[in-house]
Parts: sequence; structure tokens; C-alpha cells
Amino acid sequence: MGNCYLGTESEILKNKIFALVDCNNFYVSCERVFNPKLNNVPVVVLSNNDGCVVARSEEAKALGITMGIPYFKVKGIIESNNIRVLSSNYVLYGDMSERVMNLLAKFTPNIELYSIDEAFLDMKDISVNDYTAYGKEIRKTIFKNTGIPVSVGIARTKTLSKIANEYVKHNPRLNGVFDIVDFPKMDKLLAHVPIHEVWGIGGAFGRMLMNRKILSAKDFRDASEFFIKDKMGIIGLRTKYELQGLSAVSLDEVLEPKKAIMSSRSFGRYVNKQCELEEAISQYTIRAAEKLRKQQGCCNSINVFVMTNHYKLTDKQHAENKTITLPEPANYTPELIKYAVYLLRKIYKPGYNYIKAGVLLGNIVPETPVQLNAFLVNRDHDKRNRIMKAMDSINKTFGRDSLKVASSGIAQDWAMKRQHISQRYTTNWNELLTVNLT
DNA sequence: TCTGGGGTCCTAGGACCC
DNA sequence: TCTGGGGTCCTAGGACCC
Repeated sequence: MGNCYLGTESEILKNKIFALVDCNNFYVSCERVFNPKLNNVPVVVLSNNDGCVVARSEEAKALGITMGIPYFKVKGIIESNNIRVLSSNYVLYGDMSERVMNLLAKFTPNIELYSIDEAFLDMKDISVNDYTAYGKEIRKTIFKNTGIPVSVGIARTKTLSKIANEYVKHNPRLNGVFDIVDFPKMDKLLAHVPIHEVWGIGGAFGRMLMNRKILSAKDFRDASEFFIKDKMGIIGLRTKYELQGLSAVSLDEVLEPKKAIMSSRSFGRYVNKQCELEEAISQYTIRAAEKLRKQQGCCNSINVFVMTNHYKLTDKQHAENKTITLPEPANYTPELIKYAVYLLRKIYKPGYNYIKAGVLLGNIVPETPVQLNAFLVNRDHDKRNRIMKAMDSINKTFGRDSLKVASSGIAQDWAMKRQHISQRYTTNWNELLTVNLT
């Protein structure tokens, strides 16, 4: 949620203004840019493995498709209403996101890239009368240059800008921009925001608060500090201040390097052979190590986990993970694979139907200067770095996995399902949009 | 039959030290 | 038989986000 201040009076910042720019139904909007047949018809985008619905067009929302619902549960509604279904195409969405963010960065350097489809902007240099006009200009620019529609919420705190943004989406007459900096009907607005929809309050706290008759953002704002601190700690307290218009969560402008990097996937089918799990774990380690080198980091620990399908109650269950601390920080793929496979062999048990596995690289430190372990033999770091650089650069030029480590397998028939994938229109020469002029 | 992936922060409790 | 107190560090687990 960004840098946070403790709740002491002096540290809470007043007179701050934030704009939250959020792409509408982002994944669906990305698909529509390249396939106009998807306009004005219901569309959903599925998560990895075609598991859950993770994006819905307005038409699909209207048909009762909820966020995060497993695909198989709504297959009936989808088929009977002819809802278009797409597997998620993260290469495409990532590239479109970059275009949107680059445009936003031209408006102000004081920007926090919050997620793939959202950014907070500092509005301190905009004069009070111009907030809405500024928001409209942002909207126009993004749409014109990328085809992605966005909503803009403007408020004194990040939490309130989230609320303004959400309100925009349900009120078309606002034309995509809502400024609640000095909103006269704030009480009424907050009273209509259900407690579990407040940023920072999720399912568990939401249920606890509802049991205590704290039902809306307004109820929470007006609840006792002592109660909130006691039940929710300082995170809850910050949210209360934010709802009061006191900024307790600051703008995080700098993209901090990740402290941990994970790669994990559900399999396209059950896997029970050790050799297949080893392939998968090798593949995930390759992916995680690529990300690690991209941020010029080395990790000090590796965690490997495997799990069976906990939804399937008739199956024997096994979920386990193990961590190893490395003798020295590393980002050399073959070495990381060696440790990861070692860990896998410790936790693997034959006779189980595994559905998911993953690798977590932890305790990440900058690549240089690396703390070398003086007691270890010289491992020729230079040579290793050159090998990894060469591999990364070949894969960047010729496409992912052009050059790879053999232990990850060739066929990978355990890999995830993506039956409805669209093309990588913007990042692969072989998959450009073709226009039929006949 | 079919239920995502990748992160962050906070807190409580144990180990250890003086 | 009596069995401190306070600090730090680490880890696991729980909560949250998109």
C-alpha cells in the first residue's frame, strides 16, 4: 500500500491531493483494442490455467458473472448468453500497461505505478479549480493513444481517491472523472460504501466489522480509535485517518526492487511423477532467476513448495515447503536449479496427485557488491555472469526460452491450459494484427 | 472433470543475549 | 526451594492488494 506513517498527529499529512487513474476492465479493454468484434458484447478473461474469471466487460457483469468465480461454475451462463471467453494474455496486457503508464508519466513525474492497471498521481501542482479538467485531459489522452478507457478519482487521500474512482464507474454521467477533494456530501457518499469495499479492509476484517455493526466506510471512519487499533493494529488506524481526509499512506514514486520473487503455476493436469515435478520446478526457477537478474539482484534463500488439490476432498492431501539458505548470494540459474531440485526431493512424496508447485527466491540483495563467502572455492563469478548475460540477451532477442536449461523438459505436457488465448499483437512479429480489406 | 499468480506489510512468539 | 527483565533478531502465519 505504499509508505506509511505511524498514526501520530504530527506525521499525518494534510493538504495532499491524489488522483487515482484506473483502467476500466483492463484485460477486456486490451483485447477489445485489437478485436473490435468484442465491443458491445459480453466478454470475460480467465486467469492462468483458464481457472477463474479475472476480468469482465460491463455486459458480462450485468449478466451476473462475479469477479474471481471459477470458470466451470459459470460455464452454463457463459454458453447460454454467448459470452466471449479469453485466456489471459499477460504479454499483451503488460505491454499495453507500459504504454498507458508512459503517457501518464508525461503529465507528472510524481507518480506511483500501483498495479498493472492503476496509478496514483500527485496533484500538488494543479490548481484547485482544474482538478476535473486535468482528469478529463488524462482520460482523453490515454484513450486517444491506446484505446483504453480510464476512470479518474481525485481526493485528499489515496483511500478516498479509490472510493471516488469506484463511484465514477457506476455513474456514467460523471464522464469518468470525480473530484471529492472538498465534497459537501462526503458523509452520504461514505455511508453508501460497504465496509468490505474499503481499500485495506478485506474479507476477514470485513466480516469482523460487520458483526460489530460497522457496515459502511462512514461507520468505520467514525468508530473509536481504541477499538480499531486493538482489533486491526495500525493498518486499520491508517485507514480510519485516510477516510477522515488525513493522508496516512504516501505516494511511492520509486519502484523498489522486489524483496522476494516467486514463480509458481498450477498444472494443466495432475502430476505425480518426481521427474515431471523436477522439470516444472526447474522451469519455474529459470523464470524466477530471469526476473532476479533483470532487477540486478542475487538471492540468499530459496523456497520450494508443492501441493495437491485441496478442493478435491476425495484425494489424499499433501502440501509442504522447504527453504534453504544459500552459502552465498546467487543468481546463476544452474546453481539455483540444483538447490531447488534438492529441496523438491526432500518434500516430494510418491502417490499424490500434485496440482501446483512453485519456487520463491528470497532475501534478495543487489548484485554488486556481492558478499562472497571466503571459505568457498572460487566459483569463477565472472564466467557465470557472462553465461547468464548471454542467455538473457539471446532470449530477449529471439523470444522466451529460445535458449534454456535442459532439466526443465522439452514437451512440458504438464504445463498450464490456455485454450482461448489471443495473439501477442504488440510484441511478436508473427502475431501482428492482420486487417482484411476485401 | 474444471477453483490464478505474485507480491507487501504487520504481529506474535521463540531464541538468544546481557 | 527460589527461577528477572529488557532488548533484538528471526520466522511463520495472517491479513491485505491487484
